[in-house]
Amino acid sequence: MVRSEGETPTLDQVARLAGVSKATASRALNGGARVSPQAQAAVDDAVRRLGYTPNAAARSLATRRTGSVGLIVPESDERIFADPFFAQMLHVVTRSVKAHDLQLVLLLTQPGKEEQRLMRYLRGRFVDGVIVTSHHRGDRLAENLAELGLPAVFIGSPWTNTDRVSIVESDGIGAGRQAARLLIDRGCRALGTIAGPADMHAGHDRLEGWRQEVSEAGLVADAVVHGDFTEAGGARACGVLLDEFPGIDGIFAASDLMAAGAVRELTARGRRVPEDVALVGYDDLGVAEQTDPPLTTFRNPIGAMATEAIRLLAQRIDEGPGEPPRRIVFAAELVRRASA
Amino acid sequence: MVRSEGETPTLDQVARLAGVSKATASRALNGGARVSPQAQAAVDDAVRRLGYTPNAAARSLATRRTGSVGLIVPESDERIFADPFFAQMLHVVTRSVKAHDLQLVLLLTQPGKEEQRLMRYLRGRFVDGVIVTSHHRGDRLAENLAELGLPAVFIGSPWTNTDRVSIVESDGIGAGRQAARLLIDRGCRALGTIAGPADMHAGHDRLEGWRQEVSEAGLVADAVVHGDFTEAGGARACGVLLDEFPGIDGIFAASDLMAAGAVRELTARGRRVPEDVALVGYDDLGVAEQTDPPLTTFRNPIGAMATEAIRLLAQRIDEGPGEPPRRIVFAAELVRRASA
DNA sequence: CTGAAAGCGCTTACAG
DNA sequence: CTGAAAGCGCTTACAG
Repeated sequence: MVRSEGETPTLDQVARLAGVSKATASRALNGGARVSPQAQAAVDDAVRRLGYTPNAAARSLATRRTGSVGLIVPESDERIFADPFFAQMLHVVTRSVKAHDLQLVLLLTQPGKEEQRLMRYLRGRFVDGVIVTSHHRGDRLAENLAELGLPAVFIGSPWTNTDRVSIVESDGIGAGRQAARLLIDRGCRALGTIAGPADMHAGHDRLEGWRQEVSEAGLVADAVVHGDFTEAGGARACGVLLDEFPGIDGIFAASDLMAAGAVRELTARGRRVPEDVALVGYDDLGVAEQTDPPLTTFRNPIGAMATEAIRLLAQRIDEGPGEPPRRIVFAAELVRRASA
Repeated sequence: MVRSEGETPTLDQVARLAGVSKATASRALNGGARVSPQAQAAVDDAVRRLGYTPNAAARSLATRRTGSVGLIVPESDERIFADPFFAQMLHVVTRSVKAHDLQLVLLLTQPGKEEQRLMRYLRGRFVDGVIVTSHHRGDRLAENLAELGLPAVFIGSPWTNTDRVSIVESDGIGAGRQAARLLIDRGCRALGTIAGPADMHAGHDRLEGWRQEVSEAGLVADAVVHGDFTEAGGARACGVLLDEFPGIDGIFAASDLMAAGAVRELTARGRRVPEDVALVGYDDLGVAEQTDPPLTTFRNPIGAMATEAIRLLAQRIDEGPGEPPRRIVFAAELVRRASA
């Protein structure tokens, strides 16, 4: 490399070294439409010799694009690191984003708090668009993002403004129904559920589906305890369920982590799974195979949702505003193991 | 707000609405040095009414500052999410960064791979500086960052170019020595260690300190097995240790996660901790209290390291190049529990 | 304290 | 295919 340490080369220097104008150098840099082979080669060579990389701020200012997208996760650190859902989500989002040649900026914010700070950041156009996941009832993200006019796609439906942002989600109602159906079909008659946090839509839908199916079967759908998507919370909720409904013989837990807690609690109390109490989980991200017995559960279509979310986002960024928001629903797939 | 949805207000509009020049508006926006109270009030008001936030790219281009710093973690997703070290690190770094009013961009990269892509990103000046942690022997980060001239501070020493970047670390040698000393003092005579990955400096230092102390005590320091900082790896390493050195009576594990694995393996083989084999861990990030027995370990000074690292980084960003890199070493503090 | 002007480093019609 | 020029939206000496 020609340049000395520290100073950053500019397009101007590249153009000069290549013996072309800045305009031509810029075109050669960006795909090379209408650039002669000689000019292209000269620019390529100059870039290599100078170790040139375009300045992000200058390029952004001119193109009104940053090439970055944000992943907003309004969740506490503890949950993020304790729940494999996030690891998997981050993993697949990272992969999808790379395929579109975008850079991912992770925007962790405490739920509820700091929304002002976040919106300021977004208004500054540090990113071209955002994916938001694991949002809660109280936040005003959907509304704020819609007003900002920033391309946004939600993984999991927000509670309000659902017609103003794009949404990719899994069919929680369907999963809840299927779970109840499965338990009923295997002979359970006293059903209960460990639902997700009441302020998260995914949990809400799974509960709703479960309720519908149980009611339609002519059974009572009263045995509902909300957990917090953690294992400890699942164990606790299961304990409450057993205390209040001792005759319970079938449980649907809205996440495998909570189901794992339930297995622990059930075992501790001498109830066999599935003989005494059948158990269905949700997520299938690893822990379902590690419990004893392994969990019958639903495969959370995280990979498909992330891929689709990024595709939608990239599309919205490209086409600009005007296009109506879209909503895509993936079915959750039943995975049968030993717990039910 | 006056503006309609979608269009983003500019400084020009703010200035016009406030009845001042762009220069004055800009000054009012940035701390208000040499701005009359009236002008300041007018600008504040205009900002509020327009819902104005400065465009990040334009500001960056003018100031040569982005207000963002990157956290580089060249580690696989699995480890990042399995080891509480990262959760804690992310937590404290996030906190420190906020105190300096910086935005954190998380740069996860597979170890070894993608270094080109990362360097391109950094050369584009998307961030003003970086913190790097959990780096490995093979990578050329220290060298590349030094050549880039980008402010960088390493949490944990790199293997090479240690005089060209700033470093904040914990005293691994000291910890290794203390661990060995403690085991020797309690009467252990057949010592072993479950070391960290051979390509990570932190593990290397802890091993080195342990070796020194054991040798100086006139004992043999041969019982060394490398683990991978995971619980499963710790259990495996412990098994190897027991197979090759059946008489072993004291073990230092370079991380609590590995120590937890060791406890499991020891218990499975009928060895009591600490009666048959005493065990010292490292990290004290929660798991040390959850094992049975709870672990005697060292408090990894992550909070102090992160705070200091960000302070150093912010300082380097402010003062520009020229200042020599700095190196700060924190002592690890022994926490006595029941395992040794 | 204030404003006109230059400049940060790019891209992109436009004319040739 | 190429280049001169304008423009993206800010900040900051400079002169007043």
